[in-house]
Amino acid sequence: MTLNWTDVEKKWRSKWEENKDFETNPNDKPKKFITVAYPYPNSPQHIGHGRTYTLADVHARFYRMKGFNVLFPMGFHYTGTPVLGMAKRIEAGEKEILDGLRNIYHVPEDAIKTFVEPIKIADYFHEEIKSGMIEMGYSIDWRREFTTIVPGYQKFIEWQITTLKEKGRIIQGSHPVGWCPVDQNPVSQHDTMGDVEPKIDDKNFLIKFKLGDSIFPITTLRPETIFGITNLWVNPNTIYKKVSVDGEEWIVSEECAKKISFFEKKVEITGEIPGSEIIGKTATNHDGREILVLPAEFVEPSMGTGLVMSVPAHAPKDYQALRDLKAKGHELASKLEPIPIITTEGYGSIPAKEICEKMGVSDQSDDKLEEATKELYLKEFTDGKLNDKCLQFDGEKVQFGREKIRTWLQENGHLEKFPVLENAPVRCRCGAECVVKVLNNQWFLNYGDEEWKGLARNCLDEMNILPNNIKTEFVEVIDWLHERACARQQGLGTKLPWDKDWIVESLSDSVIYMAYYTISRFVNDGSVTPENLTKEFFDYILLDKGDVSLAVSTSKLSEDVINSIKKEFTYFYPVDSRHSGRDLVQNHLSFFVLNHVAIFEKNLWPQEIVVNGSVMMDGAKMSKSMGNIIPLRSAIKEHGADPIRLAIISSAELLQDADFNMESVSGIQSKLESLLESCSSLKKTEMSNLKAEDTWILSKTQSKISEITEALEKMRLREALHDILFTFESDLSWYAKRTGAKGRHDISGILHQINSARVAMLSPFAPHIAEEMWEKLGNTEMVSKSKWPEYSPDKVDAASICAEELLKNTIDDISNIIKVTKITPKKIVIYVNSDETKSKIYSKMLSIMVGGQNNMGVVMKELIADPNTAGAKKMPDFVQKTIKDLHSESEDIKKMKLEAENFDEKEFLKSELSSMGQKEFGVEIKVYSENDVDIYDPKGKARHARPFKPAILIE
RNA sequence: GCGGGAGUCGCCCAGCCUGGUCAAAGGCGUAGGGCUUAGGACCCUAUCUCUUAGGAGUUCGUGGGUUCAAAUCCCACCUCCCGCACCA
Repeated sequence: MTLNWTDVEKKWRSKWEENKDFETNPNDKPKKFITVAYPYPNSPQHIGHGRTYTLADVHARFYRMKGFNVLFPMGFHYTGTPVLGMAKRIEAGEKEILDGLRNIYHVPEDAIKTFVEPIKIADYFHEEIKSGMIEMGYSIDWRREFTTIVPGYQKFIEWQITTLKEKGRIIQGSHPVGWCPVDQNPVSQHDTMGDVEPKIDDKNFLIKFKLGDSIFPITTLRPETIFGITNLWVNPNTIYKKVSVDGEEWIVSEECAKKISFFEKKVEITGEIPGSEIIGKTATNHDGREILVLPAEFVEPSMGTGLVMSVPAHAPKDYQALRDLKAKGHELASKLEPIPIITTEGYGSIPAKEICEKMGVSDQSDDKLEEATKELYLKEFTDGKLNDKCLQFDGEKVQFGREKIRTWLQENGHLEKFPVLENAPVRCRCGAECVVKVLNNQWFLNYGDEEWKGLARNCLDEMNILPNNIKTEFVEVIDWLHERACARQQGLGTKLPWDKDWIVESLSDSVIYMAYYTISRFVNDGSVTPENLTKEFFDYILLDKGDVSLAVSTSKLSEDVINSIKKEFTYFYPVDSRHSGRDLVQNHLSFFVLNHVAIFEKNLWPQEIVVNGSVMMDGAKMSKSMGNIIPLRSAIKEHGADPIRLAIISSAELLQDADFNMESVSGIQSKLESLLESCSSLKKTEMSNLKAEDTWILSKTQSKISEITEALEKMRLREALHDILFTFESDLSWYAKRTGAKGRHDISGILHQINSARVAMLSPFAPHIAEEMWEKLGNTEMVSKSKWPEYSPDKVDAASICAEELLKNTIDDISNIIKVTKITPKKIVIYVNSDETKSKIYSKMLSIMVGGQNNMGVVMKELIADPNTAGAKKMPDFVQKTIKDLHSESEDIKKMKLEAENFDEKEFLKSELSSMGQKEFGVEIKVYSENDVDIYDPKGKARHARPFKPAILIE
């Protein structure tokens, strides 16, 4: 059968739409509010994006069938800078990006033409992504859709950020950013050539020495080494500048002067001085010590200030440079000796000397010095301890002492921050080389605040995090989170209400917006305009602050409207489940928690977070450059939405990276098609006169329902889907074997019943094809509106499960014997236990062992203690073997056996084994009881029979 | 460095949370058989070692420990992967 997936999917999508099935308003039913992080529309969505949304949609559809009033909304995140960069590149006619748009994303030419305007890019991909979501069959309430730059949303964000500020969560301070001196703008990854993220090293500092009346600053990553300083280095070939910095006179390289000018300082070059002139002078240390300035050619004017301090005991370069001078007979240098300040296991008193000698460094231009420096730096950082030269820091480990010395120097005015670009040179798209700029008026969310963190931890403790093992990661993130810039100077978004130069940063305007879904419906249908959305309005609706009359008077809305919005919010909030990719744990998801606890009362804090891994394509990471991105919509066109949904879900458990490949899609496709075919042939019929295998398969169906439901509740979708699609199959094939052996033709009704449950459970995963199957099964209502199959324990027939188990095991045993003995059976005889004592002991043992007890001694003791089973004493061999039998059986089966006490092995095997035996082994199978009078037992096997373990004779 | 995750029978991968159902699911590969003129697709069977009666032995990165019982819990070690920010 070849199925036209597109047609089937269209058919059912339009029915859902007609019936407004996914438009959710408050009602009397319990609710679930399920949300996913909205997309940033700068490209079409691919399979990878599809994963999070599909998981959430399955979740939503599942709860809908479970009887909840489920709200699943969607918005679009326009906030941010990427489309700005794209527009620039498109305007500049960059081939790379245009090729990508044309060949990978297949954007029509006339659309590309409009892309010089950033919003047009977002608009285009917004529609593209939305169409994809609809085609995937996501059960979204589109009436609530918005973008983050519409006026209503902006009102909401203004309220949010104002509320945070009022609550003291926002502070101002200085912050270094990557900066383009030509564009006068901060640069991010999207603004640079080669898409490199400018990395800023904020742990770099300069230490101020005095040289006469001037400040003589040197930069270092190792402030603790000031105690081991012997001299300073300047490059004799460099002309240094005299610079006035905030009124102080500094001597630095020209390159350094330029850098400092971006640090929000007043910088003016007042003169110059050749390096050679400084050599031989002395500068004063933080403690007033006189330090000699010496020449060294390794000093690069472009690094730091162009001046270097010398710590020959611990810095290989310094050691070597000093040695070189001494070798040349430099008079002043010859008096200097290294001052060790760190002791490190494995090294003697002057580690730099040791490592230079060990590596055979020839002079200060030797390349080996880099390696030596690296090795020693790391070793001293991790293992080193400061010694008594370091005053009050004596005995500190380097990694902790360094921090303390840094603060100490800073407090005494000897130290200033000197952030540098770690991965320099970084070039802006305009061609200019980027610098570090310190912004003094940056706004921060003070995530470092302990009281705030406490609230967040509180929330996490009570939240359901799926999968649970990622909870520790959240705890860690909350721990190390600190101030975070919440405003930017460029990009789309909402202006800071109190400082219009700034735009609320994109990760800060996307943290509590789920609340806005409950309002956007009213904005979208025109009953509310953005102007109505005043601070008092939001306060009343969202925080229950103030009263309705205040909200009415400022918003100019009627009390009725306000109350229905409030009812809507109160009904749907809090968020019951938030879905997102694992890459957002460190930022969005954590901020989501932090902002909720900062703004809302405890009863409105989020209930659950579901985190999923990413999607790989044929085992490789998806990337534009690899060209292995498959846009979701073209995949749907080719394979159908449902096969893709299933392929994404079935390939990995939640947190794992899912490997997507086309083979699995087509495998699933044919699986679904054959299921559809079998549904078409089944009829709903009255079932009477159930046979053993019928009660068995119906019982099995019940336990499957229970397992699948539980898996879904814990979002173990892969497992659930696997059970629906495949595990069912193995039971069904046993059933087919059994009915086939009997030549039965009356099983359509039973299969109809089983497949109805299966299709219903499949429907959240593969909604379109499940509707089709449901229809073929003869239903007139839609499956998406049907009730989730309910597990009814009373429909589980323990005896039939034990019976089939016995049958399977017996057949297995027979095959096993045949295999080992290699005999061709002419006659097979089965002897069933009929000894009352053995049966009694067996059931007693079951009750003992059901809790997990399987110690021979304990079991025996209990058996003997009971007069009914005291006979066990005389048959330790039987007890031993039975323990083994039961030991290898599942807890479930043991319980079932206990329940099915009156099960008659002989009668069952007699009636069921013959058909199966004929089919499997081609011979007749005779069944006797151990104590039958007419027994045929030439080899005396019968006495070995145990309950549920008949003895076997093969001739 | 800080943090997170992983190491399973030729390969991929499930099981580990909640110890006993585990010689360990499933898929691929390989071997044999069926179907076919043949091949492909498909179906069946086998696939740690030994075993002429349903059995036994040795396995889940390495080494210890807890337990009547460990792939599963605890400790140490080795190896590999990912994130470290103002970017959506």
